[in-house]
Amino acid sequence: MLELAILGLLQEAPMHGYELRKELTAKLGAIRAAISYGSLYPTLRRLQAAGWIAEASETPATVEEVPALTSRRGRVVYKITAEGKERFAQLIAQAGPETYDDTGFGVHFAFFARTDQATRLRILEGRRRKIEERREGLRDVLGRAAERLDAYTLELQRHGLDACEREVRWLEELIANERSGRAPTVPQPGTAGGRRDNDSPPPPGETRKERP
Amino acid sequence: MLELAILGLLQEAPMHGYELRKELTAKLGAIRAAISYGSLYPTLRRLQAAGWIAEASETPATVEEVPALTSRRGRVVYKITAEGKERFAQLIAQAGPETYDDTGFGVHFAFFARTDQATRLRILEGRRRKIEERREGLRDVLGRAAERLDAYTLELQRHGLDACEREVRWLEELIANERSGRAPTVPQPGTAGGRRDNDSPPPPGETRKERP
DNA sequence: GTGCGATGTATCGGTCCGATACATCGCGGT
DNA sequence: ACCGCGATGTATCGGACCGATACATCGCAC
Repeated sequence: MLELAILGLLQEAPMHGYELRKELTAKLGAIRAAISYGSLYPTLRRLQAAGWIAEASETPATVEEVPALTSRRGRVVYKITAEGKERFAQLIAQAGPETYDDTGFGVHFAFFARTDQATRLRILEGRRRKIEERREGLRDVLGRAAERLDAYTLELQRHGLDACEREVRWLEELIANERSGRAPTVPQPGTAGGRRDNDSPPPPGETRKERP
Repeated sequence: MLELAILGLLQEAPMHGYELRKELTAKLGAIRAAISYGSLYPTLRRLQAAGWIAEASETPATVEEVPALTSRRGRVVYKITAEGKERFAQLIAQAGPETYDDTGFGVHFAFFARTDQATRLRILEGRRRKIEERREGLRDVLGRAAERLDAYTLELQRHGLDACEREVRWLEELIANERSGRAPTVPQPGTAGGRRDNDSPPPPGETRKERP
């Protein structure tokens, strides 16, 4: 999962480890806390050894112009390679069982802008199936085994069940949007401007969504 | 976390590994998938080595009466020791940072029936604080960094933010209930018959449990 | 000039997962 | 009578990821 996330982020811009972690936290903040350096640095090494990423010399031109002002020494900036882009495309398209657990789905979803629609649909439906199964498991426990469990445990199950139902509804909406060829939500109608690098998802149609 | 969960479950009844996994799945199904045997068996070993649990001979009396009917051979049944109960009490009462992450909180909460009220309150408030921080982080990203992110990533953040707000509200309710000395929620006012069954936790009532 | 928080790279031990292997039991089908 | 097959049951191994820790520099305020 980390491999996929790093490859995806480096596709947007070259970065060093610390920066990568911050971007990762911003992009995946909704699904996981903060990636540990104890995972990040070894993974970067592994990706470099495999040839998916490479060190990029910082300040590519005009090397001697600003060293007195900001003499960056320690930082190691990585950029993705052509092989890395292939690897990313392969990882993002193939969906195994780990694609549908909480973290895996979150990472895939976070890079949906770089995923083709058929794959998006497949992943959303796979996730929905998985959550529906979890939901049924919780309903079973709440129905059949309720008297074996104490009030706190039951409350935990209820809260979990509620979250499942909510997520299924969310996924249904997203699936419907995908099928109709529209982009997700995009609730800011006036954000335009000369902003570069928009990387727009396939059909950048406007679909606003009211949120309570 | 696994250690705490195993100790807690064995306090209700002696069990073997397979059974432990099923009970664990039923009790913690709301917060995590299913515990892996690759974690379970080594942990059982570790707990046994530490003296927190011990093997319990199956079919304690009348050994020769039914061996032809069900000759259970392979199963290794564990029971908690007195030291194990102490260990559980210590683990359940002390709250470190890991107590407030998703899994840690879930496990602690699942054993709230065996936790004193002051600790319950402390854990609920700690969890609330942590979720509030995550919520603020998401709001920051959605507010300040929104134009840097694509529509899918934003949608992910919104869904996460929604889940945070919901959990904070849930925690508020639980905290209010704790302070008023009542058992947790039981939110169905119109649910078929007067099944109170409140297992009332604050007075350390018997958690009776029937095993086939 | 000095302390201090942010930036930055790196390692180590430990927990947990996923895949895999292997053996037995009870059951239905033929 | 035999066979397969799904549930039950114990166990290991490699790998992913985390949390703690160490260490060094930068820019800024006091």
